[in-house]
Amino acid sequence: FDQLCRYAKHVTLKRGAAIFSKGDPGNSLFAVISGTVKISISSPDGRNAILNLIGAGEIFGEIALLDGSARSADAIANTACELFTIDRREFIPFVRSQPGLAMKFIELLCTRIRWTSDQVEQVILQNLPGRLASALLRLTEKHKLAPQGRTIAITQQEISEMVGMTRESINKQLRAWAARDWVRLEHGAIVVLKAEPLQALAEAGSGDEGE
Amino acid sequence: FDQLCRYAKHVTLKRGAAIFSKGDPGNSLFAVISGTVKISISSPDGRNAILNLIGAGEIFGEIALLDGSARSADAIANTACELFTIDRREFIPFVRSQPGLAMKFIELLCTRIRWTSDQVEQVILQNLPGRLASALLRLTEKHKLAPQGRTIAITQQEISEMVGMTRESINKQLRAWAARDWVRLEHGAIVVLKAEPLQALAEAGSGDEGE
DNA sequence: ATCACGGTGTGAAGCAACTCACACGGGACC
DNA sequence: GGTCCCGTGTGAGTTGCTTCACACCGTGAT
Repeated sequence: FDQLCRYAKHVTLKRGAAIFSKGDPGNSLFAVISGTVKISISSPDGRNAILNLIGAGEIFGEIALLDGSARSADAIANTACELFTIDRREFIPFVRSQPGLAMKFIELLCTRIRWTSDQVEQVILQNLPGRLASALLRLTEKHKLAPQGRTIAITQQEISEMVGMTRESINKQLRAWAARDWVRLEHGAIVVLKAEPLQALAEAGSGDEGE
Repeated sequence: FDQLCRYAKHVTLKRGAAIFSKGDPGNSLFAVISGTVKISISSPDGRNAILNLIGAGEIFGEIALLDGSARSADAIANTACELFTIDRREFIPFVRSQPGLAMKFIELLCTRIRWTSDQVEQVILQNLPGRLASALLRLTEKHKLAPQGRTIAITQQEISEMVGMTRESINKQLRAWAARDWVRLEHGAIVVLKAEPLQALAEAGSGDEGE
């Protein structure tokens, strides 16, 4: 699996740099060494939706590479990044030579589908508290840190674009939770202090805020 | 590809029959011979979200089968159905014996991701008219009938669950379009008469209804 | 040091979509 | 032919979230 790196090119990017855009031909695969990459889609009127955040050790850009179609979203360096790139020309023969690798990619794609389906489920079925709770939990799970005191490095603007609501609404909800010590808000980060009540909200169809 | 059918069992189902439920172990793959299957998720308070509708000639249930995890959604016979089933025990060795087949599944998974990502994009970025237009166009595209006079056999309740809005709202929007002869409404079906204005609405970030 | 900017915090007003309530029509089954 | 049920059609009132408008506070650049 690591042998892919032999064929890979090393790239460094500044925060905000575009890696690829929706509609581009998808001729390469990327792996994140450090930093995070934002996979998003923007609408003509300026709003945009974040589909995923890719952190160190993860791969992205595989869909267009594997099925040969155009990029279905934009990829932007969310922080300064180091990446590996591998080109389609070197990648395809490599996969053929390593039969087990195809299975690895199948698992990766399944993970992506589950992630994206979860997002659909939340956005359709849940209201603000439920969606936000789900999003926070999914993010802590991805980072897989210690069970208590999980810190998520993300701005409120970004979270709002992941759950599809405005920053203001997100902020008000987070403040309400902060008042109950379920979360702590820092500059550009959110710390989940108590996962249980959030879990309860995420599982209830529409989160009710009782008192 | 068709050789899979040798190992397959033939099943017939009545409308409304549950095929599998979220959380079940995913030990089998299904192919639809006739009828349609609804892939959906339901929330505790009775609302539910339709993730996909699988028609004749299509496959479903592949995600849990391929990655060995639990089913991530429910599958229900949306009409009376004939299905083929293949069990994991027979499927896995079969894939290993046919190296090209893995690539086919990779393409299938990529198609699913694109479909689901589109859904996220619409639900987050677009308002009712835009979402509904996108959903109708995606459905006509799937059915791939003649360019004019495309009939979609679907109830308004179902469409509302695909786009994540109430039946009432959907109905009102459809009526408005029917008044302009963009669509025709039948019992349990929608006919798209003019795709162009819908396309325009689907592409605009938030659909404006001018007059 | 101070300026600018990105991220956060907060209230008032508006509106799109929801909820609720009910009426109609067609198809299936008796 | 009647009756039940599902799908459709429609209006009045409510609400959750948005929009808009600002103020505050770090942090990095000049």
